[in-house]
Amino acid sequence: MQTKYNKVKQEIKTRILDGTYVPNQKINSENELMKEFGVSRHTIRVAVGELVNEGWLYREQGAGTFCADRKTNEKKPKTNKKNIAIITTFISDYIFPSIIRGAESYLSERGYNVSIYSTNNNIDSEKRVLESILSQDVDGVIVEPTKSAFTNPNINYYFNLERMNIPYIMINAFYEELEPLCLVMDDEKGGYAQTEHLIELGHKNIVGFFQTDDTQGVKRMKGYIKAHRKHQVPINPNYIISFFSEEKKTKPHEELEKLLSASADVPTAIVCYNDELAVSLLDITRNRKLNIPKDISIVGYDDSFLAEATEVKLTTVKHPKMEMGEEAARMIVNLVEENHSPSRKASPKYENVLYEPKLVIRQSTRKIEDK
Amino acid sequence: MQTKYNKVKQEIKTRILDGTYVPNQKINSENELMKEFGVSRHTIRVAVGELVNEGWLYREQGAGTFCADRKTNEKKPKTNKKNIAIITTFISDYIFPSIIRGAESYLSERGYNVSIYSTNNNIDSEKRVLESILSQDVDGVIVEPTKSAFTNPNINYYFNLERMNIPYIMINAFYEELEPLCLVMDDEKGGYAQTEHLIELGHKNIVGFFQTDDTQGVKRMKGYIKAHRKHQVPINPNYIISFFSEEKKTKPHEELEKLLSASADVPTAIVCYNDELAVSLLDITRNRKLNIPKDISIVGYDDSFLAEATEVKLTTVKHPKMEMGEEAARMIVNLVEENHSPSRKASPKYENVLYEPKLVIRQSTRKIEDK
DNA sequence: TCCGATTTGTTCGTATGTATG
DNA sequence: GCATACATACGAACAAATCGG
Repeated sequence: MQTKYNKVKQEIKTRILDGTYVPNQKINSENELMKEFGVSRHTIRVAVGELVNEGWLYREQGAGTFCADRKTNEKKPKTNKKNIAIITTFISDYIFPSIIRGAESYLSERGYNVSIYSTNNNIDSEKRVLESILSQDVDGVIVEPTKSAFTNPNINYYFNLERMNIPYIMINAFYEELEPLCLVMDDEKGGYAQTEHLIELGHKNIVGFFQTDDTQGVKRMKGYIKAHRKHQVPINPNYIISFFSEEKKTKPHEELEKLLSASADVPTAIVCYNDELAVSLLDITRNRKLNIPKDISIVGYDDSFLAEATEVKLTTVKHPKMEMGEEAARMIVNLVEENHSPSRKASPKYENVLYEPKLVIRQSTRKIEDK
Repeated sequence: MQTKYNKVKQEIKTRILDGTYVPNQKINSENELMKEFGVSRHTIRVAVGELVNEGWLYREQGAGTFCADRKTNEKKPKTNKKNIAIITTFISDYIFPSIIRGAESYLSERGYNVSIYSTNNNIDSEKRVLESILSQDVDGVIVEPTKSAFTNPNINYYFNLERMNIPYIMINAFYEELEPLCLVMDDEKGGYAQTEHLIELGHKNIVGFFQTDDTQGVKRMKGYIKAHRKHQVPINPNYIISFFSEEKKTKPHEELEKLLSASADVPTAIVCYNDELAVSLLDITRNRKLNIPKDISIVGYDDSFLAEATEVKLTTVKHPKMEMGEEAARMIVNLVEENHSPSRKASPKYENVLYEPKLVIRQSTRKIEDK
């Protein structure tokens, strides 16, 4: 206890304990302490450094050294390793792995830990996942909302995240009620682009298949309708097929079969909710010996590797999978770090990111044959 | 991470984690480290100081600095939540998401936390990931080995896992040197099945494409050769094409183009390392107006959704993706819980799981046409 | 038991970089 | 743009503890 730095340390600690320095108050600068104790700056730094390590103080470059608030610090975990949770709907979907990949590479490079949870687009699972996250020490959450088109009964869990000061951002879709920070595509414009492309190629009988338990599908459908209105193409109500994720392997196929068997008004083009659906509908057209794009044009969505896997390279809408994952990671890291620096300055407003859909034209669409 | 002291710190930490410094061993003196890193003593002291603070090292004046023994230090019954880390090669591959999904659903139901890491089949990334895992409190690890066909320079990290009593199991492949618990397919038998099927259909000129930086590929190639021997079909050495993961998008395609352009001995069948490759090679046969399976038969591996995405439904080998993930999860949970229960009964020997490959015959293979 | 070499601990001085207000 | 405050880095000196001979 005879060393100079130890004396300085003791004195500063005393000031914290006797209330001279109250929580979050700026203490004397290193320069002032130097003069006050008549020691070198290095000595001050050693003393302050130990106090910082022990959790009594915190430093901010350019601003000063501050007295820590030890009350809230009580549950302090030992490692400073941060955890980010990613909540997905389907891990094995083709677009989510890419999103995760983008996020994981950014996060792990910065020493973050990535935990994943999947809800299977099921509300109960989402609840379980959110409870689990709330009871651990997660520092930030990236979430793709489950059944985003519906009112979410788990909304309180998200409010709880806010109350616990855990930042979260939503990707692909978001719950309207929450108005959260989010990164989404302009799905309406995407659906519009899909449809307009077909209309411009002369198609008038365009079936649209949309998964409407997620907002993505609802918005794409809106875009589909809008494109028809804009170009004054009448919409046949039978041509709008909506389905839920549970039905995605059956309903669209049955409906398409029906439409293709119809005696009149047979569709000449198909707008699909995504590439996965487009590719699986191709089986039906193949069975019927229909040539794509000669007999029927088809447009996918997401520009996944499925779009190029088949003999018919799909015209589709580009989804910024990896970029979205990385951008989400970047954003959550900023939020977490700003959150962790105890200076509560006016937080810079982060902005939602809206990705512009871009139509990728390949060989699955073509000008309609004149009769 | 750009600062000098941080580099020094990182390097020292690496030496602790990779076993260069074992617990209680004296590490290099400050003087030696100065020379070694070409930095001042101050810098060394800052780096070592932080590691001491984090519990990796301890110093003794006059004696030296020593590697701390962390496993005895493991007296933290803080959270009852357990963490499982899954290390993958490529998150966005088509089989890994399914494996993760299987594991995630089992683990999260049992209150486990799932963290994922991806190495991109790159040794340096694997090292980074393992260091990160060793620095946290992970309770169990499921790992798909990186570059499993080669001697792994990160092997010491796995020994360190053992020393720290963290169970790990390997899936899809394993490092021979470690003899770990593992869940793998019988890839040799799989390659054998692919090839034998073609031979039985009368094919004699069978090209094989194998990714040989992972054991899976090496073993499948073995099976390919074995099938030829068994049926006394001579092997044309030019017909065995091996490639590394970095080349997977180019080399096989170039080689196939060459073979198909040859004047004589044109192959009549193709054995592929996996469905992804098979599907992408289909582009080449399509461009050459070759009919599958009339002109060429092709066999994939994994029975992924790609196998059914194209116009040619692939004959392929079934990979128990989800089951493997779930089984791995079940196994690691057992190991972790047995580990944590204080009763140290003779641990029941867990057994490796060897999945039998099953050929799924679809439309991409057919009996060779007689001339 | 003491010595001297080694190793960590403390302290000072100085310089430059970078973030903040 | 500028002053202030902390961050990183180099060099030097002496103190205190350890250890082998």
